[in-house]
Amino acid sequence: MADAAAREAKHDVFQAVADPTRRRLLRLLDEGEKPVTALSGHFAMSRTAVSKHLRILADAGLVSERKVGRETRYRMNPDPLLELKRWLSYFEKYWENRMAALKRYVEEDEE
Amino acid sequence: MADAAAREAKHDVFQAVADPTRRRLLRLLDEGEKPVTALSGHFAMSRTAVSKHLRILADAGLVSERKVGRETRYRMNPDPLLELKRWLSYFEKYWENRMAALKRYVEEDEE
DNA sequence: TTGACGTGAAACCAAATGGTTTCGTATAAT
DNA sequence: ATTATACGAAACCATTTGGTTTCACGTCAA
Repeated sequence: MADAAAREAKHDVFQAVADPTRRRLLRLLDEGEKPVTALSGHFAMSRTAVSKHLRILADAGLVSERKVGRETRYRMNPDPLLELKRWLSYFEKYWENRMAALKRYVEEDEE
Repeated sequence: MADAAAREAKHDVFQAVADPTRRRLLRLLDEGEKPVTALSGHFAMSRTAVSKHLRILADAGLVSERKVGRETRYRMNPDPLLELKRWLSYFEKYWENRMAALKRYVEEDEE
């Protein structure tokens, strides 16, 4: 709890996820734990740059690090995305209405 | 279609929504169409600053403007949030699994 | 033990971001 | 006709961001 707050202190999820590189990183890590080099291979930028993106993701609590020998393995943690999900849910009604409208339209059409 | 692409050309939704001021603006506009001054009253910053945030939201397609007399009324458009929603849905499985796990736990408990 | 590998920290840089103040202009009110 | 209101554009500024290169350090391999 206080832990989660501490983890997310520096960067918030919205900002972390705003960058396309970081979104791709999350996708890659979704496949499983990976060391930095394995990740940076997918990008045009330097390994160091990727490393910095990973730090931002870590600050937002979206990834965790684990040292294994000389490599640092990064693992995804989806939890903070729930905040985003919750924020989005506020606007859910719009699509519900649209769905309802669409449904009505289809049903009228069936007559 | 080409319209939507043009609207969203300058700023993407992820970036637009990354700023807390802009998120609050969307909430306020969710209540209904509002002119700039009515909006900027809720913030510590200048009207001009709010105006610039509104432009960014407009560039992302999240708000539209309508001139009425000497005022410009802004209206929210939730459509681009669907992109965010879609991106998030990719990670839905994590929570589904969690829900499933919770469900199993509760069911076991019922025995 | 001597290298090669995997990495983060540091110093640096250009561009973007989020804010300000000042100004011009169109509309509304007196 | 004059004044007040609502606003965007422009110029400006400090800070943040996203990237680079260089360096030092621990770990694995020969």
